[in-house]
Amino acid sequence: MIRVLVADDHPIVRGGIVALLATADDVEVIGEAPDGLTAVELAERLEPDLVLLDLRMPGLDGDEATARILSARPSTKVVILTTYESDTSILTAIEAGASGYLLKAAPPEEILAGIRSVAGGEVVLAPSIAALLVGRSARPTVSLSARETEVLRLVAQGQSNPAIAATLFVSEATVKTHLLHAFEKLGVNDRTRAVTKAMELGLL
Amino acid sequence: MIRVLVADDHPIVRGGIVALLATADDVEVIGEAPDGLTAVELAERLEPDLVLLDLRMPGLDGDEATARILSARPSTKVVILTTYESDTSILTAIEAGASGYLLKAAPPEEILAGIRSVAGGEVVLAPSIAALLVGRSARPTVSLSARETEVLRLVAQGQSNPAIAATLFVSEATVKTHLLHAFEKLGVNDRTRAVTKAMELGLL
DNA sequence: CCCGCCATCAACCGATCGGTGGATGCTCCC
DNA sequence: GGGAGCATCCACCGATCGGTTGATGGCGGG
Repeated sequence: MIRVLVADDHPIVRGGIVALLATADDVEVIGEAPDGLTAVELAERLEPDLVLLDLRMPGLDGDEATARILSARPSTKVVILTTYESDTSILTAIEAGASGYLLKAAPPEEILAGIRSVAGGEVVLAPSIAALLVGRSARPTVSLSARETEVLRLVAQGQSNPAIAATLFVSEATVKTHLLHAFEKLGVNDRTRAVTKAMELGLL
Repeated sequence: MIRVLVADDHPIVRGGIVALLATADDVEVIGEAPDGLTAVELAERLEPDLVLLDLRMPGLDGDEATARILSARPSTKVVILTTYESDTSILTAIEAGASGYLLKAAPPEEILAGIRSVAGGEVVLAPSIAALLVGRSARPTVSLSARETEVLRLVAQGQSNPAIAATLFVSEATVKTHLLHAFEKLGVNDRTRAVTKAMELGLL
């Protein structure tokens, strides 16, 4: 019997998950949490075999909740159940130690199969998420310095280089240098594309 | 007895909705649709009193499905059940004639009450959506022409005015004119802010 | 100590951008 | 017919941008 804790902030979705799990003889729902904090508390108190976690919840996101649950109970498995999210969130959840990543859009049998595999010790990725990670790992990780990010944020607000220099109490040459460094890191040639690229990468 | 058709592309969410409606004595689920097209077909065939529609579905969105359902069956009520979406989508659904707008995050009793009110002839808005519409109506509506949008899209990709002119087979002066018109409509002074503002407004 | 990263700064130059003040022509609607 | 919106186009000019080629100093880690 796999003892499962379900955490999702939408009552309808929780109800749907619970109804699905109720159809499985080898799965027992031992608790429901409407947010990340409650999920962590219930995981510590009820000691589930597996926590089914939404990635985006109020107060404490799924990736942070994952880290806390695994810190408190290393033997509990965490499965992220997600609407297709950007790869930044998924990467963070991986780093936090989740063992499964399933899409809410998946057929019910696939979700149940995923839960059973994870409870049996495997790591399970929905195919589209696996593809996302494969594509992602072929790309070098991009990160901007704090100052580069700050300058780009002001660029996104429509400020000119002289205005940004005044805002940050530095010279225009400094602003330009930060921008050029950001362009290099992002592989772009102009401020506008730098902003849109940084947004795509979740850096802004 | 309120005869309801449920349309949502996520099996889990559909299951949750169906489970919730099963708890109500006066509501009967007469069908389920995984996408907008099927929802339209089933609405015509099964003749529900009320269709519960997700706003974002593959193939045919909720607003388009709403328009088609109401065109085929004007007496059927449409309730949009949505994760908090940008106001553009909600406005489109209003224009299509939906009678209710409820959030998936709402407590189950609130969703059932909303369904009963709509079935009784009322228009029902979740409070946060009502607030959104009130705030929205105080703002002038911004819209860009097709050409303005197209030019902005290319700007967002990092193209210069001369490059955009070559891409669109027009002169650079034409590109600049479109950009200046877009700046006026968006209330901005530079291309970068025009792009980020258009994205915020859901125009890009 | 050396290296890498970060923050800061300069001057010069060509390309691009934004603004200005026009213009024509087409379509749709009152 | 007239007005509004849209698409297209022009020349000129000052401001800004992006690139180049440097430079200094601080901090942390091997």
